[in-house]
Amino acid sequence: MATIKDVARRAGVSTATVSAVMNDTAFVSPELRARVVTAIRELRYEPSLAARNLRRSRSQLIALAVADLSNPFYARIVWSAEAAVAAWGYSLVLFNSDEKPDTERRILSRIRTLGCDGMVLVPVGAANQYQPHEFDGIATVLLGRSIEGNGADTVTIDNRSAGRQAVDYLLDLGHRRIGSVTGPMQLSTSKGRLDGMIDAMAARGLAPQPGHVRSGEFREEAAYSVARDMMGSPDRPTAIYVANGVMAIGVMRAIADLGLRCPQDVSIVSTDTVAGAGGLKPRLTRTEHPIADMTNEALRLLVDRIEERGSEPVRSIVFQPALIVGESCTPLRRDFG
Amino acid sequence: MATIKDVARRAGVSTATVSAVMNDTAFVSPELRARVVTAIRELRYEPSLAARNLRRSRSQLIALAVADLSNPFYARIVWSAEAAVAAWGYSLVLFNSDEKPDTERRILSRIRTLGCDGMVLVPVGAANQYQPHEFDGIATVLLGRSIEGNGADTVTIDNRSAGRQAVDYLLDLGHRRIGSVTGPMQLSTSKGRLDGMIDAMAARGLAPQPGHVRSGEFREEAAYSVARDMMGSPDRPTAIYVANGVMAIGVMRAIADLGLRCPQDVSIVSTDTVAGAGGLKPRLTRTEHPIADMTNEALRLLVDRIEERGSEPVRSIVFQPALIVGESCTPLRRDFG
DNA sequence: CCCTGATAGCTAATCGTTTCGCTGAAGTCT
DNA sequence: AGACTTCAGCGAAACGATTAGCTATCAGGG
Repeated sequence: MATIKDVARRAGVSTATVSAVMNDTAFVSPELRARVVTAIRELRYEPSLAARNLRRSRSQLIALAVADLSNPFYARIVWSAEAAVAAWGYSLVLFNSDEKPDTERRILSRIRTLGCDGMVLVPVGAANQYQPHEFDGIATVLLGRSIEGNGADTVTIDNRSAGRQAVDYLLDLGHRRIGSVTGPMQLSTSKGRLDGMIDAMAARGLAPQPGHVRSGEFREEAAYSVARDMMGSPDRPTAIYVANGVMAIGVMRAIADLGLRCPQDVSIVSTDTVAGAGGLKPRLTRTEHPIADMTNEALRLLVDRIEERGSEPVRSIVFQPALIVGESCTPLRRDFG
Repeated sequence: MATIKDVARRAGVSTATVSAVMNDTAFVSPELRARVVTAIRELRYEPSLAARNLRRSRSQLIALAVADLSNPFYARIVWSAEAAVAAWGYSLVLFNSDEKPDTERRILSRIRTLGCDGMVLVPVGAANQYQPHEFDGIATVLLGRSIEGNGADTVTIDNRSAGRQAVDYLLDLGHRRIGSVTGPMQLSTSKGRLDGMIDAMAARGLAPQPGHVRSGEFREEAAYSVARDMMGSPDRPTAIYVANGVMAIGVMRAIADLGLRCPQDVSIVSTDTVAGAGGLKPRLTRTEHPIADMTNEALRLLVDRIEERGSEPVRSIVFQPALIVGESCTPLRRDFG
């Protein structure tokens, strides 16, 4: 690879001038500029980011660490994030913590070593696993999940509202025995969605039966076994609120394997759904997150932090989910009620 | 951030010794080593990759440029690749060319500037768009699609076999009027799959009718409109081979919107399917690619190239697809034949 | 005609590592 | 005892860019 010295020698100028031309950082006479540009082209010169970054102490890298790359929800975040990062002139370094706090710890250290200018983190594990100043020294935006008391900007969705909307819909259809398959309780997302469900039922003087709320990992298999267990019993719920899209697939499979039909025998509402499932039957009724908007906003905040050295107050942005009606619910038939 | 000099000063040794301890690159007496290790811990020293890479001319970065991040197929590649890259001690820089040759060109230049040690590329566009030595100077593995005459290692699947297996299955069920919804013809993948279909039919003295082979972008919407058009005509095929998972979703939606049922009215076989769709009805009959194996193999080849400076001959590895039978096909009813 | 001010472009220091080559103390052999 | 090895650890030169500060040129005013 040609270096800036080769270009300088060929153009008969100093390296400083080449640098000035590259970065448009000082006036260079048209004649010299032309010679430099020619030399750059002839030598196919591309500046070394390693050297530039060493000098500028910038890396042009933004890290994204998601909780589970196998989940289409995060795959969509990655998709949006790549586009946004590129649009801001950075490149995206991708990490998958796989819901494991230990892996996440290694990733954070790696991000530091790489000298990433900033990171978007979907945190794994409970809030108390983080030091109070865990993210000092590197611009950070937390996405989707929040950590109390950590001075990082946060972009989340209103999970409580998602749970409330979903269960309100089921209640409006006449369902009363409503169950839920939800994620791990130490995650703010799972907790929020369940709280929303409880809110909605409480508003009508109801509460979920203890055995009708089951939690497990945010994975299809976990949801399958939990749902199969819950729906096998005689006083099974007539409707289920499922806390995430991948789990909804597992729940539907469990129901089918038990010989039950959706929506005739069981109504299902989920929060989030997997991409592509829209083409198959029955279409899920679900609350949807504005993933692209959330991700873009997270990156806007991050780039803002990176480029403004000023320490503005911590910002926290909450997006609202929307209920999308599909075909996975029916009104409760009163003759059974 | 503490630098190596700070550590050296604090431990009362030279920077060379600190470096030796960090990299285990020379013998250091236990006593000095202990002092250095303590100093590192106390100062929370993390070496600057920018400086290290400048010196070593390595970046520890592997780039992955995929053709379409919105496609779950590539999302799964990203998932596998992140894990493999991390396992080899590198970090993953992710790019999405969005099937646009211009974007791909910018990405390649960016990868050079970043000084990535290697890249895995899902190339976009026809072979003639690349210079003969386009990839010189950076270790490259082409994944999924190949480019003739470019000296890069390649990992692909046998697309022709995929098409052949899929259509053979339909022929075995008695179907004769078989259509296909396939991708852009300039891509080796689309062409290979269609060739396989033609092979299979030719082996029984058949050939697809001209109007029954339609191509479009590898996207759900394109497949939807193409399928809707094809299936609207009276001599519509009794079975369709769809060249990719996302398109299969579009085709199924088109069929449903036309009031047809799958599999009763139309049988569908696809190559690849979207993750999660396995939980919904009807389960697709499809050929599957060993994505994780392919990706791991691509990274093994790449790391091999990066770390062995030797210029071994170009390697090309072809994986075999497997037919997975779902519920989206039925035997042709003879009374209509 | 000299002095001043403006400024295009150069020289050299710098960023934080790695690594070559050197020093000097200790050990080994005759 | 003297000469020769060995080798732990050090000093300083890279790596390839940016950039502060300097030099030299030129125009214009007195």
